[in-house]
Amino acid sequence: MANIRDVADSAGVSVATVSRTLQQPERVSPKTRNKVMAAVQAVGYKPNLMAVKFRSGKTHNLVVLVPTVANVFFARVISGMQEAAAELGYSILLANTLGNSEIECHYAKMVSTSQADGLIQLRAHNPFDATMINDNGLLPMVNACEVIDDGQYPVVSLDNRAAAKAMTEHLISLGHTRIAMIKGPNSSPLTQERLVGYKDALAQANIAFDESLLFPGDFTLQAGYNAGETISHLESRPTAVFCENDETAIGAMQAFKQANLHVPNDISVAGFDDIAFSAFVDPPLTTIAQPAEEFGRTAVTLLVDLLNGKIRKAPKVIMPFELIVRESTGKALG
Amino acid sequence: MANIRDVADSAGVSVATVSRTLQQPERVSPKTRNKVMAAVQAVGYKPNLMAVKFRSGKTHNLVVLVPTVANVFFARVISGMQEAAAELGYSILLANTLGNSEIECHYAKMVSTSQADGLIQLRAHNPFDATMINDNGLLPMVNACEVIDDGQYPVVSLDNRAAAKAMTEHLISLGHTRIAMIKGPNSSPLTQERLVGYKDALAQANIAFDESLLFPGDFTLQAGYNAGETISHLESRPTAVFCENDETAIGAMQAFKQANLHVPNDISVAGFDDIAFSAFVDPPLTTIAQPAEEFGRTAVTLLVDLLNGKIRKAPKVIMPFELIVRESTGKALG
DNA sequence: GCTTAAAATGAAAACGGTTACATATTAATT
DNA sequence: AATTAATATGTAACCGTTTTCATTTTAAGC
Repeated sequence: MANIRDVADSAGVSVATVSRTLQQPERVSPKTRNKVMAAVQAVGYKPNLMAVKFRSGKTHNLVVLVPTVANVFFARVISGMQEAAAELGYSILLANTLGNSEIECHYAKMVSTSQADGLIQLRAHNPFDATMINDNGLLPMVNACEVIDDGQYPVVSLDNRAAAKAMTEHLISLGHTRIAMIKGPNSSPLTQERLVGYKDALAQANIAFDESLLFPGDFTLQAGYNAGETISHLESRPTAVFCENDETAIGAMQAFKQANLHVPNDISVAGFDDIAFSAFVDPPLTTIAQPAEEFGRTAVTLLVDLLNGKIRKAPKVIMPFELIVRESTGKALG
Repeated sequence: MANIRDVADSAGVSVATVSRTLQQPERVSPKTRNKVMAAVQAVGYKPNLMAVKFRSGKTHNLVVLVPTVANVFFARVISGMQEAAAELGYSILLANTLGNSEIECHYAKMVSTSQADGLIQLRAHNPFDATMINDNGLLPMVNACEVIDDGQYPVVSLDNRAAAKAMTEHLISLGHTRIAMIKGPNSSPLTQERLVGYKDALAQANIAFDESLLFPGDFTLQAGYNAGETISHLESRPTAVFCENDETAIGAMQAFKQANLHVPNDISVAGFDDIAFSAFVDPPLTTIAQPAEEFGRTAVTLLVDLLNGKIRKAPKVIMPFELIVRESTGKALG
C-alpha cells in the first residue's frame, strides 16, 4: 500500500507538502498542488485513516448502545442516527446489548480506550464503570429515548407522562372506565412515567385506579399476546387496553381475536410508538407517534456538540408526540 | 490520559517490558509482572486502541452494508453478526445504505483506507470501485442474503429458487391454479430466483404461467398494500397470492380485509422470511423461515476466515429454509 | 567456580501521518 | 535595486504502541 512518503518521492516534494495539499490545498501553490495530485493518482495513494485518527486523537466514531436492534422503533432511531452522523462526518458503531450491563460495559470501554469519541445510550443505565472515569470528569455520552435524568448527561426524550395521559384521556373520552394497561419492563423508567400519565388521566376523570388492571410485559409481541390471553379470560373484562408499545398491542390484539373478541367493539386497544406495522394490522392501531428518526438525529447532534465543547450544561431535549387515532379504539359499548 | 511510558516509569521498567507484560505475560518474570500490573492500576492505564490498531495494521472492525436497518429480517441478520463478531473480537460498523451505490461506495472506502479489515454486503452489488483495488487483488468481502454469484467472493445465501418452488407447490397442493406473485424490486437477483422457483412449480403441475399475475413490489408494507388493492379489484381474481417477503404479505392482507375479502377463504396469502410479526397477524401467515441470525453469524465467520487467510477458493454456503404453514393459506374454494 | 545456554530486559526503530518551526522563495514597497 | 513582508516549502519532532536486536541477568552443566 502506497503511503504519503511514496507520494512525496514521486512528486519530488516533502511529506509535509503532500499532507498540506490534501488537508488545506489553499496553503500550497497551484503548481505543486497539481504535481502532488498527479503523484497521488500515479501511486494510488489512500491515506491510512487509522494513522490519521491515531495522530489526531479523534476517531470520529460514535458508539451506540441499543437494547435490541430487532426492535422496530429502535431501528428507526438508528436510521436517524446514521443520517446525522454521515452528515457530520462520523461513523456509528452499533452495539446490540440485549440490555445486558456487561455487554454495555464492554462497548463503553471503546470510549475510554480511544476507539470512539463518544457514546449514545438508548437505555436508562450508566454503562461506564469506575475504571473508565476520565481525568477531566465525565466521558462524553448522550442518553436518548429511555433516560436517566440526573442532569449529568445531555438527554433527549419524550414527555412520556403527558403522552400516556393523552392516550388515556382519549380512551376515557370514548366512555371507557375500565382501562387495562400492559406495561413494559419494570426496570425502565419510561414504563413508570407512562404509568403515572395513565394515573393522571384517571384521577382527572375521577376514575379509581385499579391495580388489578395492570399487566406485565416486556415490549415483545409474545408478551402482548400472553397478557391479551389473560385479559380475554377475565371474568370482569376491561373495555380498553393501553399497551406501552405497538408490538405489545399487536400481540394482544391477536390474542383477543383468537378469543373471539372484536376490536374495538368488544375491547379497544391502543399502542405506543407508531411503528410501520401499526397502520397495516387489522384494525389499524391507535397509537402515539414518536419522531423516532428525529430522536436519533438529535442524539447524534447533541453528542457532536458535546465533543466540540459547544455545550456547557447538559441540555434536556423533549421531543413532541402525536396521538394517532385509528380504528382499534372505539366507543365503550354496554 | 496515562500512556505506556507512564506505566514504565512508575514500574521502573522499559516500555517494551510493559507491552510484553500485557501482550504475552509468560515472557516476563513473575516479579516484574507484578510490578507492572501494580503500576497499571496505580496510574489507571488504558491502552490507546487507536494506536494499537494503527501499529498492528489490524483494525478488528468489519463494515456491514445494509440496505435498510429498519427491515425486520435484516435486523435479525445483524443481530447474528453482532454475536459472532463479539465472540471473534471484532466490532461491526453498520452502514444504512438505502440501496444507494454512492453511500455503499463511501462506506466501502473504509476498507481501502484501513479503517476496517473487511466488508459484508447484504445487497447484490459490488460496492468497490476502480480506485479501491488492492495491489494483492480483491478487497476482503463476503456477500450474504442477496448475492452476486460470480465466484469472486464468499457467499452465503438461501436456495431461493427451491424455497419459492416449495411454497408454490404448497399452494398448488391446496388446489390453487391462479396464483399471483407480488415481487420484490427487479434489481434484486433474489427476486428473479424466486420467480424461477415459482415457474418451476407451475410447470411441474402443468399450469400455464400467466404474466398478468405478476405484481411489482419493493418489500415494503405499503407496496404490499398497493398490490393487494389492485388484486382485490381484479375481475378474475387469483385465489392465492405468494409475496416475496412477509411485509409485502402483511400489507396485502390488510388490503384484502378492507376489500372484504376473507383470508384464506377468499384468497390465500403466503409470505417469505418468517419475521416475528408474521405469527401475530390475523390470520397468522404461512411463510418460508430463513435462519436470519445464522446468516449473520456465517457471514462474519467466513469474513474472519478470509482475513486470516484460511480460505483459498471463495466458498458458497447455502442455508436451509423451512416451509411454515399457518392459517393464511387454505384450500381453494369454488 | 567457570563456561555456556537460556531467559529477561532495555534501547531504539518503526508504523503513517500531522504540524511547529526554520528556511527558502516570491511579491510588494520604497 | 534594496528592504521588507508574505507565501511556499522543507526538516524534524511527535502521537502510543509493537517489535527487532542487543545487552544484561539468571540458570544449567561440568
